[in-house]
Amino acid sequence: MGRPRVRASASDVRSDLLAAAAAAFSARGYDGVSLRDVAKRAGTTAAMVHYYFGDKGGLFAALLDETLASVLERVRSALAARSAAGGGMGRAGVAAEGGSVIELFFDIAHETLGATPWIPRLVLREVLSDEAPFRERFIEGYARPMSLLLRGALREEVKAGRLRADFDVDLGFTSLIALAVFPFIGQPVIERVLGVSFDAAFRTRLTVHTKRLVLDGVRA
Amino acid sequence: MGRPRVRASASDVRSDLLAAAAAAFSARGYDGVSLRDVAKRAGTTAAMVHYYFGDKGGLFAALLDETLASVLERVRSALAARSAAGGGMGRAGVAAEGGSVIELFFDIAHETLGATPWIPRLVLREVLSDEAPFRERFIEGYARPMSLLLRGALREEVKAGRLRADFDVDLGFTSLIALAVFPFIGQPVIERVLGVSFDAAFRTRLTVHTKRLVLDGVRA
DNA sequence: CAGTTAATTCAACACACGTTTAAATACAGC
DNA sequence: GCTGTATTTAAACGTGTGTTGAATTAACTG
Repeated sequence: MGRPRVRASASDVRSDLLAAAAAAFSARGYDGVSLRDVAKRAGTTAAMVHYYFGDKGGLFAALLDETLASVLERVRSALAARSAAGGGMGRAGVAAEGGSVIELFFDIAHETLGATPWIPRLVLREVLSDEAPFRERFIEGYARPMSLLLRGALREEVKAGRLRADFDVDLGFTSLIALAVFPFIGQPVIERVLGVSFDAAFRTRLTVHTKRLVLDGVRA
Repeated sequence: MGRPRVRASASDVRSDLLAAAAAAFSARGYDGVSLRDVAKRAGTTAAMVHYYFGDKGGLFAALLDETLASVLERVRSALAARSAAGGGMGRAGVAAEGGSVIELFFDIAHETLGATPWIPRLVLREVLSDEAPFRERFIEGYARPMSLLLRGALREEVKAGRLRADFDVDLGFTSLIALAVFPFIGQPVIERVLGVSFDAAFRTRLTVHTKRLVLDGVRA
């Protein structure tokens, strides 16, 4: 009983709890997860959740903050780097300097989602419910900044003549998010229905298909 | 106590429970809803859920079955009607006889989703969790038949030369579902971030934008 | 080495939930 | 009008949950 000897591994309890929470929440949802369960998988007890995060909601909020902040920062810096390089695709539409904003977006999105495919599942489950206590946090801290970033970049592409002049930027932003995120949300069903598995090869195929669809459409 | 006098309205308890369950489950998720709550909104008691549906899972399964079966049937009959009419868009790509398969799909999807926007939210919450007891039912009874229907129709469009020969039908199916469904899943966030409301006018704008995006892409 | 703080354990509490049960009552058939 | 069945009520049960508190010990400070 009491405080045990220092941990053998170089992991601290707080991080272990966050990692276990990510796995549990994304798999079974906020309500479906018990703190005793999270704690057991993190090799500790439920009381430690309250010690480090105050309560169950605090644990979830901390998890949301840490993951989303890193994703946002990544998009922001990629866009800034591209803009600084004066990039954009050439007149012929061939990718240069990292490709168009749209290609860059799908590259980053699919790479991130391939590494942490539980993020959108978690968000959709817990942020889109009515009376969701995390919705405000998600919108102001993540969705709005992300939309401003991307819509701004898209508008510039239209102005520069690289996208159709009548392209609806706001709805286009929605469509891009949909195309990037939805396959990972529906992954368990898609794998079964299409008879595929979300390995690296499939994700590459998905990226290629999606870019082409958005850029050129499906017409013969 | 005991059985009360006959109901004033012409509504039966079973339907009232299903309606209340649809509202509650889509708003707060399976775990977030208590049977006492559903029952109260249906003007009855939790015990009636067990009387009519066996248990909580039975109520949810009944709800899923009734709604998804009707959606599937609708798509099936629309596709059959179009095929019987020998339809498809003309050589110039202008919609005729109800438009191309893709246009038809978005028309039906957006119309259905406009009327019952809670369906995808419910499905994504409860079918995509791990260990979800409803996943099998959803995949075999709905997702697979729907995918066979749509992928078959898309393949015919490719063969008929109305879609690009190198169009990836399987991933294209995924993309179509994503574009149709995602805006309604994300509705509460999208409304806030874009400053719009999902009224009829917006849904029309969404349909037009989405069709155009898929058919022609975004390139200038 | 003494004293203080940080970290952790275990046990318990209070509450809400799904579910069950027994009783009560309306309705249909005769 | 009596009887049997379908429907509904209220109350109770058991379980699992988030949370709290007291006790315990490791690590740090001087």
